[in-house]
Amino acid sequence: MENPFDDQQDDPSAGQTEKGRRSVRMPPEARKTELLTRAIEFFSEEGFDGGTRALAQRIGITQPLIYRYFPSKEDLINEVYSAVYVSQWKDDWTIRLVDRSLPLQQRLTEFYRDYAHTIFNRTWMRIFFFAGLKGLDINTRYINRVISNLLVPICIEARANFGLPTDTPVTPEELDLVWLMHGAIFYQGIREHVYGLPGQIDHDRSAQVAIKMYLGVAASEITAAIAKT
Amino acid sequence: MENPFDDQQDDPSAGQTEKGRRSVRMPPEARKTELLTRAIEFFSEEGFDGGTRALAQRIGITQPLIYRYFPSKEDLINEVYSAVYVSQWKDDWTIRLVDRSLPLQQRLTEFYRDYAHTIFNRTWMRIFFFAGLKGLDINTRYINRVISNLLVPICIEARANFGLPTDTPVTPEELDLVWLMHGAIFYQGIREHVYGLPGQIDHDRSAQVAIKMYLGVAASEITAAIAKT
DNA sequence: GCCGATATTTATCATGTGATAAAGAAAGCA
DNA sequence: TGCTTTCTTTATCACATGATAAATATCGGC
Repeated sequence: MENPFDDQQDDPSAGQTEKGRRSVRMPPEARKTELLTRAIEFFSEEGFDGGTRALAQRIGITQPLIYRYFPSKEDLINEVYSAVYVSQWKDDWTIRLVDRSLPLQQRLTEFYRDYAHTIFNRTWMRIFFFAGLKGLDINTRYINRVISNLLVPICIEARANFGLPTDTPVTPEELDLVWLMHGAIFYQGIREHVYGLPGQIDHDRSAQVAIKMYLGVAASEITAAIAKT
Repeated sequence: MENPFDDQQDDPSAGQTEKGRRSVRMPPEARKTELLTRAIEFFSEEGFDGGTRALAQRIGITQPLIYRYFPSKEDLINEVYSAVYVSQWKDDWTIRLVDRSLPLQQRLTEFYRDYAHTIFNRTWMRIFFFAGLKGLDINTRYINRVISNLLVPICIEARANFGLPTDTPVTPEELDLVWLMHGAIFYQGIREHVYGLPGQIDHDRSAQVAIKMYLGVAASEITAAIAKT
């Protein structure tokens, strides 16, 4: 250091919290959890090309400390994926979607209320698209799970709802139809959290309308789709 | 060089086309056009963090040559934006949307057919989301143009179509309703080109269904929206 | 209050990045 | 042919990146 009165000037080579203040010593588990939490937040803003130094500075630690808890940046990113994608999935969604003791419209409304509550936030949405653009298979796997655990069941429930036979396999047309509803709802999240449009959206209400739209055309569209096979 | 028999080994510091083969000399205009075209392609795959060396190698030139045609990487990227966003917009879209000599459903169908044809490709979609995630204002400006030149006009046409008064301003609820249709259609492009789902989608047919869904609920929803004000 | 264990930092490396300056090579023209 | 122009490459810089090794500071147990 050239300047001993260096209390405002920033040392450019240093990456610690603030003016070289040492960060508090923490038990490994807590530190790792904090690191992962902040990493999710960080990468969702900066993308996965965000630097480890910037991440460390944001947490208030030095960059090499990251490598005590994660062998490599890639490992850290993988744990981020897992925390966002895997651990937030609820098998309960599928179970309740196919519970015919309730009317379909109510099941869809309640499902999309909960689903939107889980994924309609800046962090989830952005991580999802950063990963999607990278073409990572974790993304593909997630979407396949959406299809098989949510969309296909909805197709079948729709058939049952309109008194149509449920023994033949779901057609691509039926799946595309559910994708339209699903996309309409999902796109509300994109508008708000990826585009960053300020306008406040009433997601619950929008989802309800999208469901109404779907159910409005479903009977005839599904009938036509089945007939075509 | 340590090895004079170096015809297979790659010089790690070199970034030219293939084993030092000099690229053909080109007139500046043609070279700049080629560079921009390949840059669009390149950045749409790699994101804007893609390196200039990788780009140069892909084109078959050396990295510094880029800087003869673009002052900086940022300038190059800005020209990419402009080529993708600005120059592909058609004012004709708005004009034909509000041409009441044709039925609304037909206008919407024809518009979305053309719109999808323009933006439903890997390059456009990916550049759009890369830019969107960066929070660039060019993206915000594009979306504002979508709202004011496409969605708001559609709202007004919908009112006229159902014999509702068109003198009061479009309500947020009406706009959200069009966003649902628009999102449902746009999401088909996301499915195909951002998620990279292989399944072939019949975009024209899907758009038609989405339009039908919208028009199916529009009358009652818009009436309710206007009444609430 | 000392001491071993370990959480955290400092210092550093190899590599990759955007960018610049100077050398080289192909074209046009006398 | 020789000369000038300019398109293209080689060489290089300053800086940022992911990662490692060694030094340092803090904690718990005695």
